[in-house]
Amino acid sequence: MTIKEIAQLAQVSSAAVSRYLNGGYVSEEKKERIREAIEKTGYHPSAQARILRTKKARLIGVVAPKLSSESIARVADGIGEVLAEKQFQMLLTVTNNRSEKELEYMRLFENYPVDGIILIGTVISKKHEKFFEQSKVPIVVLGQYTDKANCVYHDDYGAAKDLAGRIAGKEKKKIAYIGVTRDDRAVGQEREDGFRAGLLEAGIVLPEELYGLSEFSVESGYRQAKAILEKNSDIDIISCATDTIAAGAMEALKECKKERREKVKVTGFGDNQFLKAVSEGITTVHFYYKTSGIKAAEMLLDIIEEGHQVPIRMKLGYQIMEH
Amino acid sequence: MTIKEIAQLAQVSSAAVSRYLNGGYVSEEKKERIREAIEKTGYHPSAQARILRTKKARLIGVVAPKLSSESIARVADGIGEVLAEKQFQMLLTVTNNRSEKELEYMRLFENYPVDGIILIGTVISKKHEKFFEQSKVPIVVLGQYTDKANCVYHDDYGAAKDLAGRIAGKEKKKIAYIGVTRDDRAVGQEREDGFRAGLLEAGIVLPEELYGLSEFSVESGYRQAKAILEKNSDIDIISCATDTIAAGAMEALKECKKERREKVKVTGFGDNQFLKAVSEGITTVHFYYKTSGIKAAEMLLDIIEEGHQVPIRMKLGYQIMEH
DNA sequence: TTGTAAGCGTTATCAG
DNA sequence: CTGATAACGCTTACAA
Repeated sequence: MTIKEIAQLAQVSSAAVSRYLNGGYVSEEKKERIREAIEKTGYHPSAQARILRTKKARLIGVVAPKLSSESIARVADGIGEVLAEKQFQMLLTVTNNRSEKELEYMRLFENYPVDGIILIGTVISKKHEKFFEQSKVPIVVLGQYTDKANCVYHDDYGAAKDLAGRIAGKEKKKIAYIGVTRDDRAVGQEREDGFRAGLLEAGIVLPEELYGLSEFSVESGYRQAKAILEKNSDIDIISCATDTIAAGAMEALKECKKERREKVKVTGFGDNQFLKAVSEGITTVHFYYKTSGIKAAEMLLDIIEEGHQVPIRMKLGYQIMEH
Repeated sequence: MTIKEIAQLAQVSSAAVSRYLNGGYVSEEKKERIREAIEKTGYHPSAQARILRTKKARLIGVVAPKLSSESIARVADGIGEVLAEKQFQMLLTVTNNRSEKELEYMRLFENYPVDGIILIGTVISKKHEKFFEQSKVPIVVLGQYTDKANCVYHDDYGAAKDLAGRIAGKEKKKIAYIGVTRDDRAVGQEREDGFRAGLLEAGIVLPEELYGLSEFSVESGYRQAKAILEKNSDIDIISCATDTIAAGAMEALKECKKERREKVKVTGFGDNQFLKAVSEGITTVHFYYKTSGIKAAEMLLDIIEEGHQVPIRMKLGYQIMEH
């Protein structure tokens, strides 16, 4: 079913049908005939032909490291919400945490072409930045700061510093920290640096043997925590760069003797709903993930539709969820 | 940059370039010139024009109720994996659990058009079934059984029955069940019916006052569990239709006196990694979510690429994770 | 208001 | 093997 056939059925030109569809000049009389013809045939215009002609796809490419992470899923939910509302479609690819894939997919999107790209960022390399600068389609980076592209990110440093200050607060506790690769600037670098800075203000220097480097998984968090717990018998707090790692730490703790288990506290980042609900709950940082998805999508659509050219770097706050 | 410009640069016809791109007859000599021209210009063919011409978009539409649920995210991860491997793109829409939206989005996809649709199912209405039957593009339903479309689903009934049998086993326990709307056949109906059947075999009839109806949220699970706990002082087990609800139940339990809290066990469905990791862990059912996403995507691509016409209803097994 | 016709960037046919 | 050329279904000057 094509626009021509509708035109024939309604005894008008295809241009008239096109105008009808897109709100141009059509007389009432013809409008009615066209409406009928479309109704009868169940005609739908071909998105592809329109895109080819107009160069507007109403399509946003989203690149995510994975979906099976509560924080990322919340972000993606937020993006989807805005896109649906504005009648944009979301083209989604998942990299399984392989940062090279990000570039590959962004290039794919650029040439598809989509109207804009949202990158849920992990490791922003020089190549990424070069891409941001030369890309033909607007890009918003989510979750990482970069000065080469518009971005929406969280106050990882501030939150970590705040958190460290609070838990170190009263008496000087013995605190361990399990982080992730510093290649991930937000989660690896900012959180660790902020955390160390917060401790320092309380007069504590994080010693090497109380630092662990973990992957983004419960399993890895478990192993790191286990190693630290085995070598240090008098820890008060294990702070983790993500709630996933924190879950692993709590798993490790389960294997300790009761009195010890009850003494050691675990903290995380992300305010995972399951951690909150069960067991004792942990002190964690609430970031506005869904909001970040919403803001990023809105920002991108703004650029696309209104042609805004002002570079924006949007930092979102946090909330410490103490327990 | 278009195919014509490349043709000019390489001193060949656009047809030759097209053949080069799609593996047709081109002499070595021309191949080389074309390769150079493409290299130099960084040319990428327009996906849209090709789609318009070939009617093959290499595009799969996925309709999901939400992403911020571990099980659904795992499913989506599985789908994405297969699609990426086979060079298909995923167009994703999220309905926020509004089942009418599912139809709207599937229609949108049908007319886009995409090459196939995967519906991560919740409530399958008559309208859904009608759509399955008349759809122009192949559809695979995931997570729900239907005889009107190809589907991949989990053995919800069997798992629930098995689970109920095991926990009721030895001495007759006092067991409560918190389910969800029976409109959701898999999660609401099958799990509840299976569970009751399992209890029955152990000689237990689930009494009305030990049944709760919850939404798909921690909060709602909490409220239902709370209500049941308040009215029944001697419960041994609270079984929940999802791990999310189970998390709510555990939250409610936290507010009970210690001796009671330690007596009551909670069970769920989904094998959520956070529930597994923290606190005491709960007995739950592991479903092969990621596998189901993989199988559904493979099934769909098989239909699209090989034109398989045999209707398939694929039921995936489960594993009880006892604790 | 309306219709005609010229593209958009490909691929497929068909005659060389 | 190669190159014209005609679609694919739509939008948009432009002329009427």
